[in-house]
Amino acid sequence: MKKNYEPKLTEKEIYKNWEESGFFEAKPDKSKEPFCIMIPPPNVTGTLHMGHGFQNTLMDSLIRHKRMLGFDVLWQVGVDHAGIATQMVVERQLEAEGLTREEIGREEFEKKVWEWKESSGNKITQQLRRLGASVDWSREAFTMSDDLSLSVKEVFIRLYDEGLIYRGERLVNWDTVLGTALSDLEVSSEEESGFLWHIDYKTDDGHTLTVATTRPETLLGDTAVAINPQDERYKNLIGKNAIVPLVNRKIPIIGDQYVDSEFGTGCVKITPAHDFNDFEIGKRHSLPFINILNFDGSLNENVPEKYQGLSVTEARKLVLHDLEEIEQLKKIEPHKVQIPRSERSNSVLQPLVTNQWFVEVEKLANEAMRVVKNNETEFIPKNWENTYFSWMNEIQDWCISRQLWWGHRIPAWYDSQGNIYVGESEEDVRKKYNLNTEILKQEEDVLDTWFSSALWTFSTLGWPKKNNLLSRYHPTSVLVTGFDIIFFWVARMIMMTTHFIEEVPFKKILIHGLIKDSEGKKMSKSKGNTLDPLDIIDGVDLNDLIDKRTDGLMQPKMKERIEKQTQKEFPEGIKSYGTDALRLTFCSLASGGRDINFDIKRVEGYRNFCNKLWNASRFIDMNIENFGISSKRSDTQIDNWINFKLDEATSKVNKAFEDYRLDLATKAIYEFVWYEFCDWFIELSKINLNGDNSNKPETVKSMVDVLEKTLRLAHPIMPFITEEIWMHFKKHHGNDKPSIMVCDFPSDIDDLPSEKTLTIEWLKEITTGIRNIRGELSIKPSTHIPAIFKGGSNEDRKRLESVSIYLKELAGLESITWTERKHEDPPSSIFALEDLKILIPLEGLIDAKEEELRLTKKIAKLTQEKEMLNKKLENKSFIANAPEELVATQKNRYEVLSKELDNLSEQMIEIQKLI
RNA sequence: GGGCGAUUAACUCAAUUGGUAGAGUGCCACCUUUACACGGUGGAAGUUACAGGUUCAAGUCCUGUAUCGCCCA
Repeated sequence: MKKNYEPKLTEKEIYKNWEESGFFEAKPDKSKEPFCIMIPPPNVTGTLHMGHGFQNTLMDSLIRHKRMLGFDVLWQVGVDHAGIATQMVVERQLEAEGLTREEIGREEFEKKVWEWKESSGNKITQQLRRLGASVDWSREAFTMSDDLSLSVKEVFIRLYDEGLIYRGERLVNWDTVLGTALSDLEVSSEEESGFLWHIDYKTDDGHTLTVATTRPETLLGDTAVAINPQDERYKNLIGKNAIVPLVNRKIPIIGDQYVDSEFGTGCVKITPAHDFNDFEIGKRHSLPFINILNFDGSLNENVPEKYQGLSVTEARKLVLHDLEEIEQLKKIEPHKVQIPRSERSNSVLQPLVTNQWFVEVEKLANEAMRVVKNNETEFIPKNWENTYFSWMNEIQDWCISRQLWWGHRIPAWYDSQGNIYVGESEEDVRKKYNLNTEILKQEEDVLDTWFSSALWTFSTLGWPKKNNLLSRYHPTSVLVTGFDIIFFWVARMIMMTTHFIEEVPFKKILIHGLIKDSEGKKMSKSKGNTLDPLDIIDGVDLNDLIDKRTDGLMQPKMKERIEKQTQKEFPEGIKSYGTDALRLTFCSLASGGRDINFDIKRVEGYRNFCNKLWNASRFIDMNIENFGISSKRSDTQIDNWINFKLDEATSKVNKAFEDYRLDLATKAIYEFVWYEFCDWFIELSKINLNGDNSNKPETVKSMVDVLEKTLRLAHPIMPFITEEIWMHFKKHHGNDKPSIMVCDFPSDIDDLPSEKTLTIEWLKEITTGIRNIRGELSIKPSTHIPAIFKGGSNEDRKRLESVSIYLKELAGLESITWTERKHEDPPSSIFALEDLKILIPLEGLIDAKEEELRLTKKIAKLTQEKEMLNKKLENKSFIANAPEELVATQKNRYEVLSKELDNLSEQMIEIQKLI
């Protein structure tokens, strides 16, 4: 074995073996309990980011744990066709060839997308492999595949036939660059600097009203001015008319509660066709809707000729200029505005009234709320339910149509009169509606990508085909996802699944935090603070990292800042830490918090941990070579103790997995491996191997056995290193499974510690006590010292007898002697364990003054604790109210402390005599 | 403006139903001991944001304040 663990050499190979051996594949087996996780499908265009890394590490750990526990496991994998994102990628490619999608036509375009998907679409699925994700690749799903398309069609048609899908004219977020409606998810509103323009509107009876607006160009589409009916200033104007400047349209002045009298001037212009609030007001007051925009964002024929064809920005300039000219622009003040931008094109979105398809969600939402209320599906942590309910209570009908070419084309046909027919195909529609000679034209629009992902849990299992796996794996066990998509994805899955399958899609919803950078800032390309999980696994040098972070920036001026910031954060780039170190870090952060500040230093700590495990194994390996290995299992007190500790760790890990607290699981593994296995077990075994006893092969055997079990315990979280070591020791540990990942998880027999176990724990305590003295009194490690034991019980004597050879080595002792109570002690440094005293004679070693200082510190510390306990125990209310058990342990602790303090004080007097 | 969450060691995070505040990293001292310096042994470091309250007992429960973050309008 190499001196240091080098994950780079083996991880890919190990994964390949697992995959080729079919270990990831689900093998439906009714004799086992099912456990199923559906992967949140990443975009087919996507690349792996830290969020994916985190999420998939959690899922993989859960899956591997359950698989080893003997469950019938399915981790369903797949990707999402990502309508807009994918269409944009392929359009950009066409652009490079000097083509547009319109030029090559819809059919040809779709073909190109499929070609792209085959050649370079699934980058992210390759990256998932690097994480060690044990997903069932043989069942890999794609939202645009034939099977899933079948589900999509079926759902659409049934919802339409039930009257839950309708087509209507509504205000939607319109991306003028991409030429499509967007879902709310694809909108990101951010505060930007803008202005509040105060504009005078004349009333028809000669008064003037001043309205304040952040989008002056929309006045061309105004159909009312609104004020709050309680507003004394304007109350009497309700019912009169105002004149829209520049267009000279007469519009009513209306009263509406929506208007905030405090904001701006208290008068609001109403543009129902281009603002969501105004749209509602327009409906309430039956106002006309004047659409002033074309689909490309230019102004249309509904505005005066001089503005027609201008972009919104140009029109705004001209409108303001013209208002100034007629002296109706009264005031301009700087103002922070929420600008809704398209996450895809980054363009400012325009609310636009268009014909779109909608799902009527009220009924679906009610059922989706009911199942959560009834705990049929449960959020973890529980309080996410609040978020879910508050969103669900305000739910709006869902706009599902997109004006794109890449996606599920809506299965609806129009006749020449515009009547709608919905069915599987044109042929089917003709039959269904008895249309013979009618000329039918299919709807051009496609469905929102989220429509197909809402069916994810059952479409991937084969619905609506008959021979599906629903009865085996549905409802799935747990959904692992971020809180940012509770509404857009989780809620929609619950709605669709309860409606069509009549059961919940998943029993548990594990909501994890979002990964931020080490300063708590959201990772984003534009901030240049992203990290690529693969760069942490494989390492990256500084220049490559800077190039990656500054490539394709939208604001080139950020480049310099990002460069500096990156240089500061990673002066030497990022070292190669390996997948397991990254996974351990992710798991250690999975404590249920909302924000996770990712600090590379934590990865380094866990890389060191991997190296520690590696080297402990290497030590064992070397001893197999030196001494051989027995086939007999040994049963010494050390074996007894370490197996107890291992069982204890296993219980903790199992409990942590049950509670979805992978941070606690990681902690239990880390502590066992480092603080018990390496610090004590290996060190104790070393003593056996260094001496001249004959049982060395048994000691080696014992080490190999414990190691093998430990590897299985750690495997779900750190799969690669455990597999590599396990395989290395395969011919010695006797477990004949083909891979650690298909082994049984260690069992956790819950038992009380035996006397053998307690003896080793006692040994550890004495050792630490003596080392403590050595450390504080600066006794060189090479100096062997005598130790005198005094007082104590028969048990102490028995224990010492059985472990004295170990104690000698571990504490660097030259000799150990017992003295009687009455015996006069030499001047010594002392360590007390209840009424057992361990004396280290000062002679030639220790300065009495230093010992006095040490004792003073120790006594002060213990006295403080004793006083606190004393206060408690003297408090009658405490005795009366606290649980008996607690009172007992505190009393006991008090006794122990008293004895120790007595011993220490006695010693203090002796020492002071010497000064 | 409404809702949710956070504030614990220098930094990144833990702390089961209230019961002596713990890790990793960093820091200090000593140690190149034949698994590991990606290491060993020992050590220092906290008024749990602040102010009240409930309780025998509060990091934990309640009220208020401050700062930060997210979602919605």
